[in-house]
Amino acid sequence: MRAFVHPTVDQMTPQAILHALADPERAKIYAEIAGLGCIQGCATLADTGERVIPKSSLSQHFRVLREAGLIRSERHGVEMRNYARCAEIDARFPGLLVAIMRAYAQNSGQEFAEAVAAKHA
Amino acid sequence: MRAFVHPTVDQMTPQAILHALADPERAKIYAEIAGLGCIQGCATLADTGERVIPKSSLSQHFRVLREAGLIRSERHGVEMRNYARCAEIDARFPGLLVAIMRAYAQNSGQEFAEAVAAKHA
DNA sequence: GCGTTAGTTCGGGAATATGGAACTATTGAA
DNA sequence: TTCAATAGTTCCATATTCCCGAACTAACGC
Repeated sequence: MRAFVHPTVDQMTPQAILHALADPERAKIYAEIAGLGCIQGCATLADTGERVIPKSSLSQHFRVLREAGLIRSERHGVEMRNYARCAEIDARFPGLLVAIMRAYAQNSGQEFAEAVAAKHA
Repeated sequence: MRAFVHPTVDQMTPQAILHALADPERAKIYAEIAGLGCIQGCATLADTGERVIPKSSLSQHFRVLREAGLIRSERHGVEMRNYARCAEIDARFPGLLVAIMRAYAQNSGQEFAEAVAAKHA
């Protein structure tokens, strides 16, 4: 278990941020963290949804978010605390996070993604 | 060669848009299209950069952008015209594209998107 | 028809993502 | 201090996606 990697503000790239948030699962996780300011643990999230996300996948999702600079993870005893780095990101890329979160909030049904998927099948 | 798939405005998803623009190559292509309003052909782009992107890859990039709703492709005779659907996307997800393009512009001296960001402002 | 131009699709290897099983780190209790 | 429980990480095999050369297709002009 090596130490966590947290990029500095100027190491953040739009590329990594977009990639991290392009996954709705991760966007959801990030939204929850950003909403709460701090969220504890993977297991907490794992069972809140309808689908149970395996904890290894959760761990990966957290890593991607972390390495994109979206969250900061701290180990407190046996558990984990994740904080959204909104302010830092907003300082670097003003308006980006708000716009993305707004977009997700606005989007409800993803019928088209399914249609395309079916077409390519 | 089946007909192109173009999502309607309400079929667009943040997910697809973010995924499409998470690739800097595609972001660059989109920026150029958005900047010019219309760009002709894949080959045009292929040799403008330092690295020559193979046309099959270009074709895929265009498809991803198209199916995310970012561009509209029309075949005019033997060649192709691609238009940015900025207005439509901005109507659906206000501020999203500007924020993303700004972020890319801000990042590591990538001047390319600056003009575009300015244009959308 | 034939050749040329512009782009798409096919196919297979590379890269990335998913998730179960095993492992690690920390705490609390016996 | 040893053991069990909890919380996450890492390993690894499978699955999916991406990349790009080669083959194919569509639209011209001759």
